[in-house]
Amino acid sequence: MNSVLFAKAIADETRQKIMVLLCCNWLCVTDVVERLGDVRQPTVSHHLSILRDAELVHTRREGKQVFYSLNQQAVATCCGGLLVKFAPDTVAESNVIPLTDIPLN
Amino acid sequence: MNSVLFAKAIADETRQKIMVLLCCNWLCVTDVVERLGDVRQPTVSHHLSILRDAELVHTRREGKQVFYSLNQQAVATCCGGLLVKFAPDTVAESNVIPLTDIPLN
DNA sequence: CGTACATATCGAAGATTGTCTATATGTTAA
DNA sequence: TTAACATATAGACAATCTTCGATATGTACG
Repeated sequence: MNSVLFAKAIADETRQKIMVLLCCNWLCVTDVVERLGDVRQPTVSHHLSILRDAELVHTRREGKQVFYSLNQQAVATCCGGLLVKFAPDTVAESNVIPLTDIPLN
Repeated sequence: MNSVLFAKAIADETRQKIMVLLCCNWLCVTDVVERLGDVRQPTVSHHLSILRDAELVHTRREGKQVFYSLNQQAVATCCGGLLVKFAPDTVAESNVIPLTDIPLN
């Protein structure tokens, strides 16, 4: 996933609040609307569609409701991409203990 | 640094191109303008000021010129913050080999 | 079927952002 | 001090984004 698209997807306060709500949690749209408290349902649907397009959420329909949860693996992959691109020195191999250097008895 | 501010700061194609140019490199504004090729100097200055406000670049004046370079440590810290906030399961302690488990001979 | 409920889409208003030209500010050297 | 150069700021414009109310679509149940 393109790092500009990822950044744009998470570059909004409301969207990040939604992401926190969906972290380790399956919530339907109405639940998210309730927990945010100050954002209307179409707005939440809109943000969810942006997160869905960026593949940052999992989706599951259950009857009338659609449940969402955060795709932590995707977030981790994107953050890793940012690190490699913009902080290579902090992830250089020399900062890692090679497996071969660990005596396994 | 606030994760929304960080995301906004890097949520632009031109800005990310500038960040790549400044990664491991001190360049003055004119250099950046030249290497981008399709962006005017005031635009570059504008983007640099956004990166500076977000503390994502180091700055050094040398005579008439102002040199910039990417603050990799800040980027790494912000990415770490994103990981903790939005991908906690991928950075859980259980995914790390505790130092005490590594026999040091 | 028709009703009720959940979610998505549409269209518009207002805010924010990216880019430009023009110009101001800062720095060096003649 | 003045000229030349480097960078920053101001103001304008277009594009994009966030939000909303209204409404369409999808689903379950009498």
